[in-house]
Amino acid sequence: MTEKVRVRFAPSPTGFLHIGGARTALFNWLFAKHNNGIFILRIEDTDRSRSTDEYIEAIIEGMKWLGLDWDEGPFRQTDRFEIYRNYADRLLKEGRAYYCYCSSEELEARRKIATALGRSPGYDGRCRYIKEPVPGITPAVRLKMPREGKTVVEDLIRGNITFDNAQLDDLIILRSDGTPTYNLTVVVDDVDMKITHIIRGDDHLNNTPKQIQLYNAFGYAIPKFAHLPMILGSDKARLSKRHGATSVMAYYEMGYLPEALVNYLVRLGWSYGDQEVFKREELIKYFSFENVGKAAAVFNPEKLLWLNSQYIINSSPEKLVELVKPFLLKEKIIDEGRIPDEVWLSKAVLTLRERAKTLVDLANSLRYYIADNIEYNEKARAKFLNEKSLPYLIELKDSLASVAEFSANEIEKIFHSLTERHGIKLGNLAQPVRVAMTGGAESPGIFEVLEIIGREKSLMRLDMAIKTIQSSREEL
RNA sequence: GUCCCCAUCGUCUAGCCCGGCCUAGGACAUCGCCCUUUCAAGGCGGUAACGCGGGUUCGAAUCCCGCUGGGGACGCCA
Repeated sequence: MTEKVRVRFAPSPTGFLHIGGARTALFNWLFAKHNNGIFILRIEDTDRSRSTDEYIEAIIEGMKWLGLDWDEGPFRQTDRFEIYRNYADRLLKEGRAYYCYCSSEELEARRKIATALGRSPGYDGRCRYIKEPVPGITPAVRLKMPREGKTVVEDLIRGNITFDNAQLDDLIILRSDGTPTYNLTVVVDDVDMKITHIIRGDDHLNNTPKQIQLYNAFGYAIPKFAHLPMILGSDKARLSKRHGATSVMAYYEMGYLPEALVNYLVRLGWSYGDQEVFKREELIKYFSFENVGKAAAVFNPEKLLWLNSQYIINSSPEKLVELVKPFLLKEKIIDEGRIPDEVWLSKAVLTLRERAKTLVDLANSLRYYIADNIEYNEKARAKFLNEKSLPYLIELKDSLASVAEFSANEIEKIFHSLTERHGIKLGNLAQPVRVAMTGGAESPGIFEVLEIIGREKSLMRLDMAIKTIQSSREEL
């Protein structure tokens, strides 16, 4: 029997959950689900000066929004300092680690000189041989790295990667203030939490041989590694703020569906034949490292937008109503106490569904259905609300006022009889009416629009359009 | 500087491991056409890629070497 798969996502709370982190979390989650394993959330907050509780909350919020639920945690490394110290002590006692009396300033200066001389900026290991304490200095603790031989990282995505031990410098595992550093905590926790597969960004590949040496120093079995390719911006540089939104929750704000983001992210570096759109169950079923690519991928917001529109089109109007509500409030299209009738809203949403790429789009398009008054787009007004259309609008208004049933079907009949009577194209009537109803020249089918707006409001808007044309005449 | 990784359309990718089925497939974007009351959606079609140079082989996008290009790491950050 193989052991149960246990993976973790281990962000440091020094910022919001960003696109790269989200994809790492997603691949961990997918791998866990695929193997019926355990997904652990661990907060790596050992750098107390940069970690905040707000960021922890933000990361959790992002994970929840994406639907990446974890089975254990969230654990915080700051709660576990005692454990790390014990492990470090053990290494010290066994002679596998030593005290380092070099100050940060000294080290910094030496690094600078080494770089300037074109030498490796790594630590030279000088304190390794000091046996007596240096008075007045509280030391840090360093791990003794092997000076010879090679370390091989067996990576599920990249295969075997060999590093020369000579280039691994003695890394600090305990700072002079006694707090543990990343390389120690990561190994201790992964051992302690029985992590079987470490799935993380490519940028950690170079840390891996050091961590393997730490596993060796402790005498623990080495887990499997899978290093994911990075996500880059359009200029092929590491994705950062200047490439636009990188925070996951910013995509919520912009009206993206979490399913769309997940779908987009998973296809960045992973593929399953020619399939582009996946249900969550399909992702779990098909996910495998065999289909994960090795090359870094450029984040392409346009494809994400397309996916989002696909997810919107395939959502039920009822679900869309729920999703769009917060945006109606945020965009000030409705007030807190005045939520429109849900059935009516669903009908309105249905007409807009294939036209909206985001929930923000949807909310804004809903505006002309919901608002009491509309504003004309100047170009559209000038083009369609004029002397030419005036008589038709007046005639239409009368017909609509008296039609028995104010339905798209009946309205269509009225339009057709009017256009036939005058020998005009449908567009000659539909476009002016569209402007009268929505303020602009684009909308869903005009008959549906009228039906949804309703008789009373439609007549009022028609009236307003007529008056607008007449008053502009008077100005001349 | 040293070390590590990577390399197919503008972008995400299939194909590469196990060479011939590849006149290199799909998707986004883009362009054109159709549908049409507008805008979308949808349908159809087009433009567009194996970084370069050497090998190996009857045959290379696929295997090997070099180069170039890109990314990453070298912290008392994670």
